[in-house]
Amino acid sequence: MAIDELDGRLIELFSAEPRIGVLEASRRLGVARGTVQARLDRLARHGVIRGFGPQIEPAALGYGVTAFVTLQLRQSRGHDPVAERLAAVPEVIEAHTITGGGDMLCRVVARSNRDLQRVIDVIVDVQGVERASSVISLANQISFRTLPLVRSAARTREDTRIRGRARPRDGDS
Amino acid sequence: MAIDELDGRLIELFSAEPRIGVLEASRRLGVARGTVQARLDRLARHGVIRGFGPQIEPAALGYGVTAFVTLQLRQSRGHDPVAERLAAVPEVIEAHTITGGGDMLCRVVARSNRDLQRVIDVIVDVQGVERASSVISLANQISFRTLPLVRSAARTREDTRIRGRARPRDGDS
DNA sequence: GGTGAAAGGTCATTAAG
DNA sequence: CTTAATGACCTTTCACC
Repeated sequence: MAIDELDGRLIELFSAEPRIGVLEASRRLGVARGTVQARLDRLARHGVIRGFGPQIEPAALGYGVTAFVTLQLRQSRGHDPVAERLAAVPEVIEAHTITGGGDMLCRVVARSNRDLQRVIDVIVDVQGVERASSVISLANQISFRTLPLVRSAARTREDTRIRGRARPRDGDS
Repeated sequence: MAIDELDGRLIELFSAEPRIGVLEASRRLGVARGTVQARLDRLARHGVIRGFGPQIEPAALGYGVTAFVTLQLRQSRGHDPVAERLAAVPEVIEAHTITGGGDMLCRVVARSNRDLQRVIDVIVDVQGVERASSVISLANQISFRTLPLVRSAARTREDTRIRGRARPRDGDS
């Protein structure tokens, strides 16, 4: 979905001050309240805004260790049943199937390095998992962010308006 | 920070229905209004709840391709200046320094596989980056989640209360 | 627990693509 | 003709006392 500069400012504003409310936001942005409401609805409807749920920090809960675990699976089974079993492990907070030598990449957290060993043992014990190799995150240099992306998407859109023509469209290669 | 079962239910409730409000939450949980407010304040103060900002979905913005890029850096320089330059690339939405063969692991998004090539080129051009190897996410089997962790943390805490003694504490190994 | 203030939902009207 | 923006009305909820 394409977003314009107003959408971008709206997202930035609500990111900076989530408790601001629609009315105050409309004042700050200099548009009608209904406009803000309509924009928010549209962004939510198109899935750009997934929700306003509380963002939980695992480290603050005691899970200070983050690791990325690459799994090799047994060929016999598909990815899905493995993912289903991994989903039963609370410490596995993200999982992707990937290209390359590995079959899956998981983000896991643990209370300590020793605890990480336990978590990895649990993962390796999952049916269909052949072996696991993990790297530990030493520092989170850039923590998950989407605002630069939003700005970029909004600016691109603005460019097309200013320049009067669309940028060359990327198609999947 | 340790959380109890009420904290857990509170977080789950606000995750499911963020716009619920303090008053309604107190009704649902069967506690006083002030209690909910105090709990929320405490969770926010301790950093467990980072905020209530909108959660943006890059894919909905047109960034449908996700990749994990492992970087080897030139030994001469530290990680920080590289991270700083990577931060200037909007498509780099996360970066960690890591153990193992690589020096850094980045999560990047792109509009297409062709666009990913462009992003990787930009990353490789960053001063201090020796080489980059990337794996593409084919499917997001488990998308970033923290609720199981919250439940686990709350349950553990509840266990200690029920069983009357603390679990053996994990110290970093 | 009551009260003032403000939020959100909805609508008709108007403007623009 | 479809989509979006605006201002107004009304009901509900919140935070403060």
